[in-house]
Amino acid sequence: MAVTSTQPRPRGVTLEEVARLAGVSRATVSRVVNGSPRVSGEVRRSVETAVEKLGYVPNRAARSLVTRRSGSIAVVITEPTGRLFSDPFFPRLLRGVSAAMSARDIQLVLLMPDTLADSRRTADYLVAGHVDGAILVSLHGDDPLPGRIIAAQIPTVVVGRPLRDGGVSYVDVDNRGGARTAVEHLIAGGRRVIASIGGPADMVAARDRLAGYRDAVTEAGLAADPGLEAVADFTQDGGAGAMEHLLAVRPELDAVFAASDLMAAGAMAVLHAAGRRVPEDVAIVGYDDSPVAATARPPLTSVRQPIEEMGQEAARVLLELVDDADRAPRRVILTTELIRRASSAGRPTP
Amino acid sequence: MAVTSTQPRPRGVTLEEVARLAGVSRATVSRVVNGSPRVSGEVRRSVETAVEKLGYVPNRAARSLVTRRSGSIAVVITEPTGRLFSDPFFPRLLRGVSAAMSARDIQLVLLMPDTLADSRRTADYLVAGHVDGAILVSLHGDDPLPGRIIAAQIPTVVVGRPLRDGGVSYVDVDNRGGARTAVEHLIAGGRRVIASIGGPADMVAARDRLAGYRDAVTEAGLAADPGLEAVADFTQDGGAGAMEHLLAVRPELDAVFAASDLMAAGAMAVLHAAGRRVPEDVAIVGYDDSPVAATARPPLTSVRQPIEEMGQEAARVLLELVDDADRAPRRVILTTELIRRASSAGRPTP
DNA sequence: GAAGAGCGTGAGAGCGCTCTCTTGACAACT
DNA sequence: AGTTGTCAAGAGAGCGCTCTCACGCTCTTC
Repeated sequence: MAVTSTQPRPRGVTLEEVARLAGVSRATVSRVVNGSPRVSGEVRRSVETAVEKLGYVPNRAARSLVTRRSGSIAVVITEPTGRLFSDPFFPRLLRGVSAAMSARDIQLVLLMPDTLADSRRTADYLVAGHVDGAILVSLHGDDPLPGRIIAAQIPTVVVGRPLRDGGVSYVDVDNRGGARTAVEHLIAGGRRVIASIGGPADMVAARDRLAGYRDAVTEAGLAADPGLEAVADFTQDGGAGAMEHLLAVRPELDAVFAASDLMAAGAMAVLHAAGRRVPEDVAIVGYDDSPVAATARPPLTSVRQPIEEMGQEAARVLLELVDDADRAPRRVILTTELIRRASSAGRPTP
Repeated sequence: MAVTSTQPRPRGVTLEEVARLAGVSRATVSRVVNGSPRVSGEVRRSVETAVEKLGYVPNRAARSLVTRRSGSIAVVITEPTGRLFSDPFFPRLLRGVSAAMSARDIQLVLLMPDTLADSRRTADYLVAGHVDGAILVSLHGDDPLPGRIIAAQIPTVVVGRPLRDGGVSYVDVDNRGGARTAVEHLIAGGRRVIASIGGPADMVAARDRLAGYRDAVTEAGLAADPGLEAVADFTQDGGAGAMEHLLAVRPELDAVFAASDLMAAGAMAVLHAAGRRVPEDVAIVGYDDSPVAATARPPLTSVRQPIEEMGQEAARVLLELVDDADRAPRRVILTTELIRRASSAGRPTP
């Protein structure tokens, strides 16, 4: 809480000094700096010259104090471990957010609550209004944070569809459609017994991907079979375990749709060990198009998500909300792309 | 530049109100909030009660205005693309930084300059003193940013050893030692013709790893051979190209030290295509211990870096600098760990 | 017992900015 | 000529906080 202050800080150039040099009042300099139209061209130029000459930069704290705006938004990443360290989702997302905000000269405050105490602090920080808005990256559906922040009237955008749509704006990718396309691709390749390795049921993305899998299976007139639906935790080991289980209960399977590349990689290792060839005997498709997909042997067909775009879109929507708090919640769904590689090559029809 | 303000912002509880409720002056409340020892126990308690009751949270802008401290530090990531998206380096690093700072209630402002204009803006932002300090993640040695910021007296810590040690504090991993250990491990496994696939020469980490490779080779009394030293760009394709080249010029090689896992993966694919078995014919070691290493077939021996720790250390050093600007630059080198997997299994001595 | 030291508390200035209100100049009406 | 409107520019208050200084009290010390 305490801000330890020991060293004196250099003081910058103030409006006052610029005003003196330009021979105008503080208010006029402020108008010029903030782009008000109510300044004559002549005065504007002389102020601009003075600003340039003195290297004036507005003091954000002073400005914030009166405008009640911080000029910053928070990105809150509440991922215990998992995906945070497995694929470059977060850097890409942050890059997207950053790109969308730099044009508006708004800063990105990154919050990565780790412990429970952190989590409380994060919520307090946001609710205290230290930022103008927040982007919550909430991959688990049951996150209580959004509720608290929305209740505190802080403009908020969630990345990833929330479990319950509590009137909050969100940006998500079309997980269901992406999964469906992937499975349709397997079907088009002549596969008929297609298993799914899904993610944890508390994650909305996992549910949506499973739903997409079912869509495609049902629509193709194949038998929906719970025995073909395994669940794991998005990790490689989890994928391997799920694959072993699937081979035991449905040895006749000829394709696997895995809801993450890592799980696909684990599954491929098990298939390999079991003497099943990929893609000849079993085709496989992953999800995320992470570096692992390109590196795998054979290279893994995977569903690519427009991650940077998601970040940009989230930032855009948030800035709209910040500018106009009464705006209705927005829902943005971005489409995915299937990246075809060798792991899902179709087999010659027998 | 302009901060568009349209909506009125809610105003929070102020010191004044707390003071009134507690029956003391503003100054006393300030002292309590900031943990000054010069307050009697009785008054302190009554102020704390009032703070609690009103849910008072200090206004950071007002505080900053007078203390000339922002209560935030910047993390600047200037990576055009490459590593940003290939392994989870940045999320881990950020997590480390975040963990070290949350205890001090200091915010992390993330800057990811993309375009050249961004880059200028970033420098301006830092130089303007909007943050109390900066952590620069500078993987390329020739980054001009540190110089400008140091010159502006902004406390700075660089992650990754800078090309020229201009008296700046930095935190790095022992790349040279890590590489050396990896190559020693290959030698201990009976390998005698060991190639290196290095990274771009403008990256200090790449140079250091190459130096470590040479250390081990020389010390073992093996012939130093420039023909065994290929250079690539840390990517998979680059690694593949380098491997093809190496096989062409030194077909007798029996081991490869790659300065990244991605390059190792590319190299492994080429070895496989060329009919060389890993590890029987050619042993291989990567670097980074990224997800790709565990996923590879065979799993890749790799050098693991303490990335979170690096972030924490960088934050710690920076906070020291912020608290005491006269402190001498610090250099922190963290050690690496060799993670042994199947790709480098030793061969039975003939 | 007077002088000084020590300590808890309050008064008040002021950090740098924005923004409302006012002024004054000039043009355009009646 | 008098009124009104328009618009550039200035004056001044005040955002919420910290911090210096002054004050008054109690406790030592010779």
